[in-house]
Amino acid sequence: MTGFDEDDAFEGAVSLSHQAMAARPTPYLDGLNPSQREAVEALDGPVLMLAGAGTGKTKALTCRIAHLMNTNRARPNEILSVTFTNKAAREMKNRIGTLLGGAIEGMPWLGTFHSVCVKLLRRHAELVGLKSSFTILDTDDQIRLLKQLIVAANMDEKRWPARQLAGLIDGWKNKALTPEKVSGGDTAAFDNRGSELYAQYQARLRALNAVDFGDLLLHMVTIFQTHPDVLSQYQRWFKYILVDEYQDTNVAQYMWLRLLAQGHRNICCVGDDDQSIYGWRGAEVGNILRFERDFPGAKVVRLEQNYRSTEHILAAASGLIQGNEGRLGKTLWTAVEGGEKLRLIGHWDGEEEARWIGEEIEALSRGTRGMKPFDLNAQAILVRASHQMRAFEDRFLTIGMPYRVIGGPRFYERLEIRDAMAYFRLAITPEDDLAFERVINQPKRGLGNKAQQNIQITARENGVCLLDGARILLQQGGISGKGAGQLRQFVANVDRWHDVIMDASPATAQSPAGDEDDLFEVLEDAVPPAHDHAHLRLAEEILEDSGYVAMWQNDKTPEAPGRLENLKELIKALEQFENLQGFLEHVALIMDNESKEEDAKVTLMTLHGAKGLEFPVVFLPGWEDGLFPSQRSMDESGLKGLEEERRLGYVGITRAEDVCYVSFAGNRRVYGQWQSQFPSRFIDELPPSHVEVLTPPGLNGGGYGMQTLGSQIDDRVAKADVYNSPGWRRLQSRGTQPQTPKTPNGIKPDTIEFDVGERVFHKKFGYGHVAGQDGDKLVVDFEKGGGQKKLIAAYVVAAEEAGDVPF
DNA sequence: ATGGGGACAGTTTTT
DNA sequence: CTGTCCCCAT
Repeated sequence: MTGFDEDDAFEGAVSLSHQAMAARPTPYLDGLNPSQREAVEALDGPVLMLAGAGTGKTKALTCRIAHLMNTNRARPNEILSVTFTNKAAREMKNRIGTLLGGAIEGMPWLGTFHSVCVKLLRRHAELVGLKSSFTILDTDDQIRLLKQLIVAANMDEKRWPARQLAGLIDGWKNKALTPEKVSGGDTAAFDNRGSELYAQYQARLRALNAVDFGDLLLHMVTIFQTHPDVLSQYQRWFKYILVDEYQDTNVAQYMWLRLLAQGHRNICCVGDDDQSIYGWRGAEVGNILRFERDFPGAKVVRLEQNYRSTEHILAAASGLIQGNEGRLGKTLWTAVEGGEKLRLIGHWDGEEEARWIGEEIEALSRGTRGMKPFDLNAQAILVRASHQMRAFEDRFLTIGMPYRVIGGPRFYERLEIRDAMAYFRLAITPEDDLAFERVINQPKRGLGNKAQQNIQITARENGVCLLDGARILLQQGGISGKGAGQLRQFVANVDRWHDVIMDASPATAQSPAGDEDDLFEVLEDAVPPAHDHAHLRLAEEILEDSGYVAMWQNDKTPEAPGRLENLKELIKALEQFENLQGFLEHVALIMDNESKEEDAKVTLMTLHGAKGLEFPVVFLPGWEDGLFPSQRSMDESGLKGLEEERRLGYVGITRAEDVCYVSFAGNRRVYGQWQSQFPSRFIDELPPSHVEVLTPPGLNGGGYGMQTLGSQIDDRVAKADVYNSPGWRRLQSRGTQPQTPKTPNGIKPDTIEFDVGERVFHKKFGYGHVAGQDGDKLVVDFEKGGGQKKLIAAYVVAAEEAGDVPF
């Protein structure tokens, strides 16, 4: 049924083993520092490699794998090595190849958790009621499915949005909870119907022969737990297990690993508790903190020598992260002395911050800052939230500074690409109802809600898929004139495409193909597939015949040309695959869009996106309480959230090789509303001796808003005691530039409390009346332009005192 | 069936 | 201030 014969596969692997067997010299060990070497040479038994940022983690990991093979402990296909991202997996493959002189072709079990699980699940799908040809749904499909269930359950989809349910279900799956196992407070979730809907969703997925991302792991854990024979087979097969970014594993991944490692305990987990920043999507720092308890007798190796950043940058990062409790503890050091201190600067508002950074980037690239020039590719701006990017994009567009945004919507997530792929899915599997729904009226075929509902009903009554439902409905004449012709055409098209695919590859159309056949490729010595590009022509035909291309050609909106361009890209991407199904499988798991490094551009990305990367120059803007650390994180997860934010700051700073700038603004527009901001509490935690306070050019005496702000805030906070202490105090005391008077502009530090309705004055917004209070902010109705704004009270003066405030 | 407008919400993101 | 989603009028 599955088309896989495991025994053959594994025997084949045994017979293929020779070339990796001969022991070789170990030149790769020479390039390692003592702790790296220790981590590489401790091959047997549990090992925890605590690898700080920039300490050569990948080097150690890949050397370890090379060493395992070189010492004949395992063949390439007996090593299970998991990463989180495809990028990381790719990099490891490349580096192992380099280490061993390209001698090893396949490491079939080196991949992401998800891709390894797909491979496994395809072989054992029937154990969880699936066929081996199951499809992998993405978030969009997931939401659509859930919405249907919510509506079917007679729930108000406004009050109970599918997104929220999706989040809940993902959360459960991350914790390896099947619907029956959901318990405790979770039972009350989603109007007490969460687990019920979860069960329905799982049933629906099974009926569709589909899984979502979470299922890939959950199903494998279930299989391992309920089929000891299957588990022990893999426990024996995978002689060594390596895990990258262990701090990011969730409960399901953790269980999966433990189950597999239980036998021989040859597991090496690499990670850095200080870089755990994915708690919000289920990662459990606890996994790494608990490692020694889980695997008694584990060897713990710390990689602490950093090869990336200057002393000052490392010290600043270390100072910050020391504010966290419950760390495993690690201190980064570098053999290289000197370097630039971390630079700290405040600005009046977000726009000014963007302007200043733009100018600084230019200056650095021209080498006019007393350092070697840093070209634009060497510089990055790392933000907490993607909306912060906007100010920079606006600014860079006006000054014509080339920039690149990393982490926007990825290629395969774009509407037109997803539509096109739904067409492909339908051509391959006409029973794919979700694909059918997606494209049935795309382009418009006069088949609106009513018609689609009729198709649904007919399909359900006859127990067939939507395409067949449509067929029946047409026979019955259940569709009116205009739509009928179009629908007939649509059905005929899908049939024709499907026939082409079946004719081309009757075998692969039933069993999965492509990426996950790595194992067989290894075994069969990787016969390169014949590329006759028939699927390219088919793909083009599908997009043309369906009228999809025409739809965008006729579209006059500005984004239409780009979308057509993307469709062309899509066809081009197909070239690297043998057939459409191989491509879809790849896309379902890969979803990344490696754009080639063309011209020099400044990089703009989120802190999360920057993990694992490094740049000579890094700008960290928006260090303001509420933005960073994010208010939401703190509200939702309290101290845990704050600590994760702090780790995020640590990740940010440690991205920098030579120069790191931290900045904040006193005022920022949030959702169209101006708000005053406190400097981030993290600023206060930066060790002063490694920080240089900059005076922004063009602002007298070191920052208009800042100095004013400083003295005011300090006072206010002591009273309000909302936040422990903003960084300004230290910033000010360590500042080297001339200081402005403590109470400039005649504003008295103690004018903080106002009555509702009182007339007040603000330097930027003018006169207004106090409307109330929101948390620690004052809500003021301003008289001229702008209406209500939330402000820190210290910025506001009673109107009668404002008489002599100079502007 | 479709598109315009009003209501509403609004981190971080991989697979 | 955006962008998204849904409802309602055409």
